[in-house]
Parts: sequence; structure tokens; C-alpha cells
Amino acid sequence: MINGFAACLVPVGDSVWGICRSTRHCLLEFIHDRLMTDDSRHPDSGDPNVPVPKAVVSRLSLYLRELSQLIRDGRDTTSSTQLGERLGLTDAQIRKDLAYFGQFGYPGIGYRCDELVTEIRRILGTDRDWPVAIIGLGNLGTALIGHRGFAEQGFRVTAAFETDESKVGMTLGGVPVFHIDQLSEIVKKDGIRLGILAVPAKAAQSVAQRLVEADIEGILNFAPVTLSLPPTVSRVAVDLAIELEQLSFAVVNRLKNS
Amino acid sequence: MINGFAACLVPVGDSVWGICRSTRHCLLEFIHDRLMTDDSRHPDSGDPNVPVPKAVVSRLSLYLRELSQLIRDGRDTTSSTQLGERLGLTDAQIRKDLAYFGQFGYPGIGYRCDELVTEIRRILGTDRDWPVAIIGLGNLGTALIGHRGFAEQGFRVTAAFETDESKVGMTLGGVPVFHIDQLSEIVKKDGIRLGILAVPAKAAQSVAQRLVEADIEGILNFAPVTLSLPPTVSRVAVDLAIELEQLSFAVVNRLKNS
DNA sequence: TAGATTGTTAATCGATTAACAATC
DNA sequence: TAGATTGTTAATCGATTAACAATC
Repeated sequence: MINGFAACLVPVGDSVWGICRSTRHCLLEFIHDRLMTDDSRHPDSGDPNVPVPKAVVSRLSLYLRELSQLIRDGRDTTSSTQLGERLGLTDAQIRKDLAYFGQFGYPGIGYRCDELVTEIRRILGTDRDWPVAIIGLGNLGTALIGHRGFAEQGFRVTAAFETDESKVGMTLGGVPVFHIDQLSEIVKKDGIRLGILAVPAKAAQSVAQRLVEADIEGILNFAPVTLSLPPTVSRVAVDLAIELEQLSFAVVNRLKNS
Repeated sequence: MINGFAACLVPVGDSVWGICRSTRHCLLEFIHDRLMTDDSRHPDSGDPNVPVPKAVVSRLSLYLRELSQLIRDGRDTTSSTQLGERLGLTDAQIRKDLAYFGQFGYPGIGYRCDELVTEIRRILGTDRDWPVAIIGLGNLGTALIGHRGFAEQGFRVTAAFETDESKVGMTLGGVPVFHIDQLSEIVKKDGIRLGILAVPAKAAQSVAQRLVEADIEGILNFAPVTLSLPPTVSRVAVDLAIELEQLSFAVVNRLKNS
């Protein structure tokens, strides 16, 4: 779409030259991660030193999901207003959220869906494949091995771990089951960085410790306990019973709030 | 522990009588939900008209989980400081959260674990049994039928629903599998108020519609779509791929934030 | 051009924290 | 009593919203 960069330079001041927006998008692919020399940009826009609230990152995933749906529906572009309506958010919030990471839209046009998907994937780190380990093969762990949603976002379960000798050596959904003593070895071999912890509550802390020792960098914890982890290891917790409790509260208090 | 109420009245002003704290706890069981005549209390403390932030309710579940653990460990009482340390929260936040719902502690002592568990269960609505339906018996739905954590918090899966005729009529983990056409009928019969939606994304909205028509009051949605529901139906969404995306982001940005 | 929509600022709103009198 | 800890207020901090110039 762009034939040369020189043609796209536009004057923006006495002796300063800027670039038009459509050129910027192409250039970004060139200079991304290498030349962070765009000193003219607002310090809050895409500045890696501004801490990003967790809630913002969480909504980013929603934007990604909705954009993927829009693309499947054949849409080329969308706007913060349209996205907001579909997600129950204000347009201002969506633009503000994206501004933490850079400028991705076109005034008067909106956002190109495919471009924004690419950008959000890059921000979330899902522009690559993540080999993942599942530890614990009870009901939940076994189900997660074949979870379609993981594969669709680039998370590949390459190994499962158990203490139950009767399961070790099996292959479940194409995934080999190892004894947990082989954790370090397999993690190293497969380049696994993320672990999904689906063991009973009583075992969770000690198994988490073993994940840390195996140099796992992030743990998705399904056990209903607060893990004690070094700050070098990231964690996300999902307690399914708590989710139902939140629903219970919402139902019981529905009349009061509406 | 209390022999009579009269003995526990204490003077607090010219012609006003108050009650001591330990009596208050006993009295609360009497007057709870019936006599809201305690006009002397601060309007924000336990006032049902003050909207409760979602984040507060979410932490309430964490407090409940941690208190249950403390009780299992043999502790009688705890404090906001101790709870905070275990959960990575400030003591002030815990006291503030609880203040939305009432006064549950004893100055100088802390909180009686069993009492606070009872109170939080009542607040969350899990002081009763909830019959629950699971809709969709793929990997995840099937796993959730036997999920121990649900039963422990009083959520009983009494029925499962599928469109796949080969599964209808089966019994999985003691739970009968019905065709989704029987939804209204079984929901009515079992007194089911909550539904766990574990169907493929493409089917989620239309199945949700059927749940609404069956007068389900709350939906725990595992499908990676934003459901369009009437405001009379409560919803909680869990997207497992999104949780891994959050973990991915945390790992990729770990260096920047610490 | 007129209409649409962005990115950004400032104003608003809400949530967290610190501090402390009241209490046991 | 002295020490501990609550419930509550006020101060701080952070997140959301409204508004609008810049842009296509």
C-alpha cells in the first residue's frame, strides 16, 4: 500500500518532519521494538513506563475476542462506539485503554479490525505459540487438555503431569502424561513457560513450589488457595466456586440493584 | 452464652440505652431481616441502599475461603491484619469491605472465624443449597458435573442438558442428562435458579435465550462470547483462554513492572 | 466539504489507604 | 491497666467519563 517512505513525510513545524497516519502504521512494523525514537509522542501513549491497570489488560482480551468475531462476520473496520455497544462499555474507555499502548486508529474511520487484532495480540504476548503444561489430571485438568479455546489463542498443551502412577505414561488427547518428578526435565525440553495448576487444594502450594523450581514463569491456578510465590513468577487465579458465589450474590441482590 | 437481653443493656446517653457488643451478635440473629430499626447505625454500615462494588463481593469470597482454612487449622479468631497478610491486602481494605454489610468484629479481639464465615455465607447467599443446571457436556461441562468445589459451597448440580441424543438419558457422576428441550420442565421441577453454560461459542447466545425463557435467574458463562441478556438475569463470565492471555501478558511484562 | 471518529485533556467519579477515637 | 483491634472518617490515589481539537 505504501510505495516509499519519503513520499509520506509531511511538514509539522519549522524544521521538523512528521509522517501521515497510514504511513505510521506501516513504519511501526519496521521500527517496532528496535527504534523507540518517536520522542514526539505523548508520554502516556504507549509509554512502557506507565503501569497498566489489570482491568485494562482484561478488557484488551475482550476487545480481541470481539474483533475476531467482527472479522468472522466480514467486517473490515470498526469504531470504539461499535465495540463499546457490543461489550457494554463506553467508547471513551476503549480509546483510553488502547492509548496505554499506542495509536492504532484512524480519525474519521475507526480501527481496521485485522490491524488491531495484530496489535492486541502483540501486546498480550499471544503473537507467538506458548507451550503449556497442565499439572493434575482430575476432572478439570483432564478437560483442560483438550480445551479448544486454548489452542485457538496459541496455547499448546505439550505435557501433563500427575503423581498417580496409573496415569503416568498414558497419552490423553495427544498429550503425554509424565510423573511430576520429570517436571524440570520436560519443561526444559519443551520450552514450557506457563503451567496450569489443577491439583487438589491441599497439594497446590507444594506443587506450585515445584513449578517455581522448574523455572516456570507463570501459573494459572485453579486450586482454591492463595499461593505463596516469589515475585518473579506471575500468577492468575481462577476459583470456579467463587464465580458461582458471585452469581449467587448477584441473583440474591438483583432486586436491590435494579 | 447470653442468658437474657435485659442484663446486657448498657447506658450510652441521657435517656438512651445501648447493647454491649457480644449481645449485639446474638440479637442480630433475632432481628435479622425482620426489624431494621437500628437507626443509630452509620448509614453506610450494612445499609442495603449503598451499592456494593463487584470487587468487594469478589474479595468477600476470598475472605470466606481463607477463614475456612483458618478454621481447619484450628484458629478461633483472626484479625484484619492477619487476613490481609495471607491474601496480600491491607487490613483497612478488609475492614472497609465488611463495613458495607455490617459490624462483625470485636475491637481489641478481631473476628470470630466461625461467626464471620456464617455472615459472609449469608451475604453471598450461600447459606442455603443451590440446585444448578449444567448445559453442554463437552470436555468442560462434563468435568464441572463432578467439580468438588461446587458441592463444598452448596451448589448441587441436579441436571445436565445436551442436544446430542447419544448422551441424553445417561447418568454422569450421578447427574441425569436431559435433552435441552426439557429445560423448562426440569428447571421448574428441581427449583433450579442457576445455569452453567458450557456450550460452543456459536450456540451460546441461542442456548442462553432458552435459559432465560426457562426462567433461570443467573448464568455462569464459559463460552467465549458476550451474551445479550435481559437485565433481570444475572451473569458471570469466565473465559479460560482470556485467563491464560492475562498470564501471558504478565509474564511478558514482568521485567517492566518489578 | 461535511460527517465521522480518533487521541488526549480535564473533570468527575469511585476505590483504597491512613489515621484515630472507641472499644474490649 | 496496657495492648490490640475494630469501625469510620478524611485524605489520597486511581479509573472512568465527557468534551473537543485534530484528522481523515
